[in-house]
Amino acid sequence: MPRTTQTDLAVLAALSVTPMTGYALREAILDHLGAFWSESFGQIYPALSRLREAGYVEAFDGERTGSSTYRLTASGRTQLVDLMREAPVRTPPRNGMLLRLFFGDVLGARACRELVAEYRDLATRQLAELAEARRATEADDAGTSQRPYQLMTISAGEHSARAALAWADETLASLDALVAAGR
Amino acid sequence: MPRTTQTDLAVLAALSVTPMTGYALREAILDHLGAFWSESFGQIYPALSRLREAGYVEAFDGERTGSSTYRLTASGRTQLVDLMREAPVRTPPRNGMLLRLFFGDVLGARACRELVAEYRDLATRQLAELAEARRATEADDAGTSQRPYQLMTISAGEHSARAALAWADETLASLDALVAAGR
DNA sequence: TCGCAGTATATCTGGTAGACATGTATCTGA
DNA sequence: TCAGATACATGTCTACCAGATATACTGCGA
Repeated sequence: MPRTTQTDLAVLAALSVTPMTGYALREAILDHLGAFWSESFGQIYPALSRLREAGYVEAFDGERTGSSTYRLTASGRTQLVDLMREAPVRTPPRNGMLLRLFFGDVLGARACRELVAEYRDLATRQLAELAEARRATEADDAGTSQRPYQLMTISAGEHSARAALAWADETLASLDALVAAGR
Repeated sequence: MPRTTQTDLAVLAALSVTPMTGYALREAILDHLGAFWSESFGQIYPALSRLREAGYVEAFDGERTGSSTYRLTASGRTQLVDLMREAPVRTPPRNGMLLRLFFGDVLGARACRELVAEYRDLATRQLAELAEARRATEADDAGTSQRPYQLMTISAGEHSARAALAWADETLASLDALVAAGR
């Protein structure tokens, strides 16, 4: 699918903020980009080796035995900009909840209700996490040039989660009506 | 990631509506589930073979030479219900546009503006497609037991696309302000 | 000091997308 | 009528990627 691996872009971008170990990289991506991006160890470590061979990052010994910290090189920064300029790869949609709901008469209205209720809970949790992220970002004094962009991505999550919530409420009402009408 | 392949579920569900060839299956998934699901030929054909060996579908000669039409069996319908009852697999998020926007100061406000503008266009197109799908579904006389569920999934797409649109407009304004402020 | 939680690295399996290769049937316009 | 375009149809191959699993070290509290 991708012309070039998306993992490389995410890894280089994260390392452009500060040098990190592979483990810390994954934590950072989960914490800061978790709402719209994810990376697994199975991708991160091979990517780091690849990027090191290409000269885009360099490794130096970490604080613990057997741990290396990776730092972006000058050519790595150039490569990062190049990758950023490429058109974003659109990952095909796969929403298991909507797939099941579409064939809802196979499952029954009651089970569908449960599915949508879980989806609603998820949106609520996301909204809480985003509120926390917004607070943290607005309180942070450092990195003022990055802040406006980070707030835009947080806002994207908020719009999306609020839409999910509104849809779930509307849909739960419809499903209740279906259940009341004897399924 | 998945306990059991998601493709099997989608294929069985689609065949529960009407028998189809692999090619038609892909068309149907694209047309009716395209807003929240996708399948490639590379998944569909192996899945059909697998499901046939397991006795969940049966093949009979299609209208053209070398084409087979697949039909759900009784045990296939049981398996479909079982798969439907499993908890939906949550695919990890990967939004390349937001990844780039988060590191927007690497790319510059102008390039970010373009990225968001494209995203806005996409949402507009989706909204138009969903309006068409809603019209078609509401006009269709057949399948009254499926219709309410189908309308719920269409509504999910509409909520999501409208949220994307609102966010894009808000964000384009912010980016314009950044550009005006000398990036 | 024992065990547990957290840090850290690495590999393996299998699901999946998309490109590609191949061929057939049907339609359209010259 | 026939050539080429278009739609139908099947299948394979490569590479991306997630998640599970294995391994080991470290620091802390009981």
